Amino acid sequence: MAGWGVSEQSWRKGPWSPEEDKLLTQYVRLHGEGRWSCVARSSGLNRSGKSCRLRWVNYLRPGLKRGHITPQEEGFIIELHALWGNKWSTIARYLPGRTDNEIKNYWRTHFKKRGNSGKPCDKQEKNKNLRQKQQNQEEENGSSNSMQEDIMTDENIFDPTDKKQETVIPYPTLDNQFLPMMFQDITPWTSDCIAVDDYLWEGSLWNLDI
DNA sequence: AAATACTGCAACCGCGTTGTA
DNA sequence: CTACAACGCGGTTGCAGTATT
Repeated sequence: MAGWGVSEQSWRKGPWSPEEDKLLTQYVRLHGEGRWSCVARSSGLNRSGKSCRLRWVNYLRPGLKRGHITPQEEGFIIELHALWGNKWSTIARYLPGRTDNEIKNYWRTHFKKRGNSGKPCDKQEKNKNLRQKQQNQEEENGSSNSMQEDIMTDENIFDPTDKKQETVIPYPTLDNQFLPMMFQDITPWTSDCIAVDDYLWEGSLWNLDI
């Protein structure tokens, strides 16, 4: 499968220029989303349909939040990831204004490094502590055994992508009422996920916080 | 001040799914 | 029913900016 007409033409790749953004935005405003291969051909952009769609969805689409993930959103991400795993697009549906790509990146950079404590793992802080310990050990003429233990502990940080550890769920589950609380915060959603989906995609929530 | 390591994010790639002729 | 194109998703990569040594 060639996919999106990628094979027959050498499309432009790399970062989008403001001019390209403008062209794409104008085209989508005029013709609407979808038919991305047509967008690629008709808009004057020398970009693949795939690339156009990605740029629109992740960057140009109206209603996108640009900025830091709030603690509340972080809570959502944790909880929803515990529910669905790496279903980033599904998770993104429950975070208005956030894209799957954004959530995915956020997860990888912030949570992948977390230990079982569920607290952020500051690598540099850890290294500092490790060095401090090492110094203390050396000063106290301690054996290398405990040091080795520290290092082992360091490497045992939970990694959701590590299949060997996939049975370990370091996050709060639905049982502890975390998720219902968060849902209440945002909107009186029903427990019916399909209904929620519909509600979101009707555009109702895209207008929040804008 | 320079070199190196780390972080965050935008964008690409490959593959599975869906729609249509 | 089949083949093909369009689409969407998750994983991965590349790079610029920042922090640390």
